[in-house]
Amino acid sequence: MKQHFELDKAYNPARYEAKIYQQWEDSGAFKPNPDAPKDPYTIIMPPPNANGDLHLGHAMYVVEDIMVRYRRMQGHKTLWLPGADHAGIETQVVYERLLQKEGKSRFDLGRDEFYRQVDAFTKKNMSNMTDQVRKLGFSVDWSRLTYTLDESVVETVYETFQQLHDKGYIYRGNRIVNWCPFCRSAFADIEVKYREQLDPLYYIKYGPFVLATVRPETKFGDTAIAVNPKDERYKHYIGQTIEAEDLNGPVKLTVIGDDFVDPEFGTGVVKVTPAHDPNDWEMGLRHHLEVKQVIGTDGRLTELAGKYAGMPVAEARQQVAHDLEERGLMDHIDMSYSHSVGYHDRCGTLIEPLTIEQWWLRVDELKKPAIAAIKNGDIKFVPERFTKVALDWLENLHDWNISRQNWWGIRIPVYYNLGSPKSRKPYIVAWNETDATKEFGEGHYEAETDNFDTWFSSGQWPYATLMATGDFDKGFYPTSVMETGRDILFLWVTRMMMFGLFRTGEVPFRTVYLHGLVTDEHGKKMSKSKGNVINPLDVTATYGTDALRLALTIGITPGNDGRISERKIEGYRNFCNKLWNVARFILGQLPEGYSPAAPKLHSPADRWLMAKLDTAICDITKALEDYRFSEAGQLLYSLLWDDFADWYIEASKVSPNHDLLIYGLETILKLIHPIAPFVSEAIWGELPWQADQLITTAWPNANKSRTDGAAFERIRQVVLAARTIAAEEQLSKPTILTTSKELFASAELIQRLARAGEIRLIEQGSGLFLGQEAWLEADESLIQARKHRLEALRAEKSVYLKSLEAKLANERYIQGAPAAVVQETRDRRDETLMLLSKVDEQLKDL
RNA sequence: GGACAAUUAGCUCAGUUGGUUAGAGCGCUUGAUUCACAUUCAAGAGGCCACAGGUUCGAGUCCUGUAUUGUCCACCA
Repeated sequence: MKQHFELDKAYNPARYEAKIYQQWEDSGAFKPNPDAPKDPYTIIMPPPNANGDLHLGHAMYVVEDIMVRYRRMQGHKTLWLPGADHAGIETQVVYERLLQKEGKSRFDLGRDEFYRQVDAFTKKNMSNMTDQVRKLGFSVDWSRLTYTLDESVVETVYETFQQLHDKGYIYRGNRIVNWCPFCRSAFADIEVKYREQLDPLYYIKYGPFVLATVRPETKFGDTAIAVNPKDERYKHYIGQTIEAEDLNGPVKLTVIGDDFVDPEFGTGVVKVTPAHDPNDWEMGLRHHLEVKQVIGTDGRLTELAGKYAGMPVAEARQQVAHDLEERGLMDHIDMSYSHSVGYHDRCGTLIEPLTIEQWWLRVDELKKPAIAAIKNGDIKFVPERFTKVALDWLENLHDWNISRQNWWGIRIPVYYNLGSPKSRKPYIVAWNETDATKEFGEGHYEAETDNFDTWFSSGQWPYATLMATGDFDKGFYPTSVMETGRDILFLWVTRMMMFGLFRTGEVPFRTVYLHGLVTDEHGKKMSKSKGNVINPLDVTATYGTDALRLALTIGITPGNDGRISERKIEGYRNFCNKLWNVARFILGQLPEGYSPAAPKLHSPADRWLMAKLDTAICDITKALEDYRFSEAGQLLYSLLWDDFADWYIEASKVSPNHDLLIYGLETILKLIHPIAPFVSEAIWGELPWQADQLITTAWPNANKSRTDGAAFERIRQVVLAARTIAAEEQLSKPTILTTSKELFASAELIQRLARAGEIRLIEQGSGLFLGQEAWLEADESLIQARKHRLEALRAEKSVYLKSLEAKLANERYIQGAPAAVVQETRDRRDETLMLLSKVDEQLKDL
């Protein structure tokens, strides 16, 4: 009597996923197990922004889940810590877009109300986000969920700022910065994205000169004219003050000589506007030029622009150009000038360079330990090539503007002196008003309104989180791996290195694994406007989470963009279903009350399977250790589908070995669990003798292959050859002949696998040769029909034989190549010779 | 301007330190099928591994150069 199992005909992810996730979470499996025998293993999940839905970029964190689940099964004290990011400017922009739809802006709400609303918005989104992370099956420890605005995190960030300030790494500076008129905030260079575009290049008359500019509207901020000191045409002007007619009346400008000026560009003369051009700013510093700000923080011209005051930049440019033309001050306009222009990467607004007082972080000392850690291998990159990229970036890093004028963020903990009777300090770093009052006295201070750059706080994430959860001192820091998108290597990863080393004296993580962009199947970036977006939550609902996870693992390599399509996901849905049905079949074979024992190996197929499993355990373990997740997935795919399902299970129908079937199934479930946790746990849950969850089951031991699968390999070759001929010649149940007692001993097996009619033991081979010592019984006409195949085979093998013989005749090959390789070549030559003789024998009779 | 990738079957991609006659999935062609699975099974076709040199007994793999595509950095008054 067979045991009765009730498994659906097809795997139904929706029926299991939520239930299983809940079961994992409730059981405490996600928490680091204090009794686990091996070292702590930590990954801090890059905190998703709490301002919208997860996308496929987040789903790529499946790589982290694979590492974490694998280490957990291996017996490490494993912690994967989840977080949520308030994502300063990005969230602010997202929320402003929502306001825009109601025809409002943040200025309508005011700073406090805006902050309150965005705070509520992120809190709401946070639960949305955490639900979605659960749907992806990520085994994070929710009890340690940390938000970037949690009090303890903010305190850590303040403490860091204080320490940096004490070290003299923090300073105020009035410099040219990248200003976004929409966000009304300054940004770091790295937050500016350049786009190539066509703009009119105006050749304007300036006293005795004609000079080229794309920005005539900034001319009211000009404080010099520059030429190249080697330029014969103009060098005699250097040092002179020229007078020029201009739109707001005559102006006087000094001519300076500076190597920056390219004599080949335009006319070789440049107007210098230190307030609104980074290069002009530098020239201004070199020549001590006056800085005249003619564009305000609202993106409109200031009073210094005279009658153009109040005009938005774009409008002013047209008006000025028009007026110059009218006044005869325009020489000509080049309409074919192409140059790159900076836009704010979050909101897409054109960046206006302007000067404004900001908080700066001195990086020359800060970056040194990070550079050293990369160079001496304390931090490794996967893929390796990013080592140099990160190093180059750090080595060329300039001081970092860490203040933002946005409304949503962590306020910089500074209070300014407003005429304090008791303190002469211009400002102090203090965490609250109490301290400010103590220093300056009641009412004599003012709080800084600038916020930190989001990356200043998130750059402290590894230790800020672990300090918040109390794990910092318990061996979970330094963390093991930082896995994140390649696109935030500079924004985030390098900053974490600098801060981590500064605050803790240790690297924040030992390995950086970077994934690329997930694109559509044609390599195009997914975007709503293109309509090619794959929403991870939609596809997990349709095909199951495991299918998506497999699709994001297999065929995607670290650091490179990965393409994904519904078709690909569908393929892995089929794979999950295959696994399901394998289990369904095996369980259906088991007798009532079955409980597994250590498998004994009876048949050639048994030994073959055991060898395959042993090899697979070794290879998959090695692949996971080496971060080759795609390869691990592929190995599993073919282990399950090709080896286990198509060969072993089919073979087992002739001589079932329940213990080995179960051993094989359980081994595969364990191996695949990190990548496809749901279906594997669902099946595991159907095994009545398994009381514990798969998620916390021990990883299989990797033994060197203990058995020899050669006997079954010979059977496979005969079967494959027979199938091919039968399929091509449309034979039904052909007869197979063999001179080998060993093969004949597996007659039933061969018959079944090859769909053969009869297997006969014979003295002398005849018919169509199948390899080994087997033939397919064939009459004259069948052999004749195969003649061209045989001839093609002979031709192919003859060429091959020649190449082998040439190799073996080469003295240098015999001496240079390893003995094993040479021996292999000899064996192959012998096999080929043998085969050729059989083929010749058959052809001779035709 | 600099750097880094990629270029392998119709499509999408693997290919770990150089070592079988280069693999997979999808697609295509042909056939099968009440007995776990049509989300299936079997078979087949399809590749000068971008190009040109070089190193080596041996190159998809290493080196040099070229081309194309992509990404990043710098920067263009």
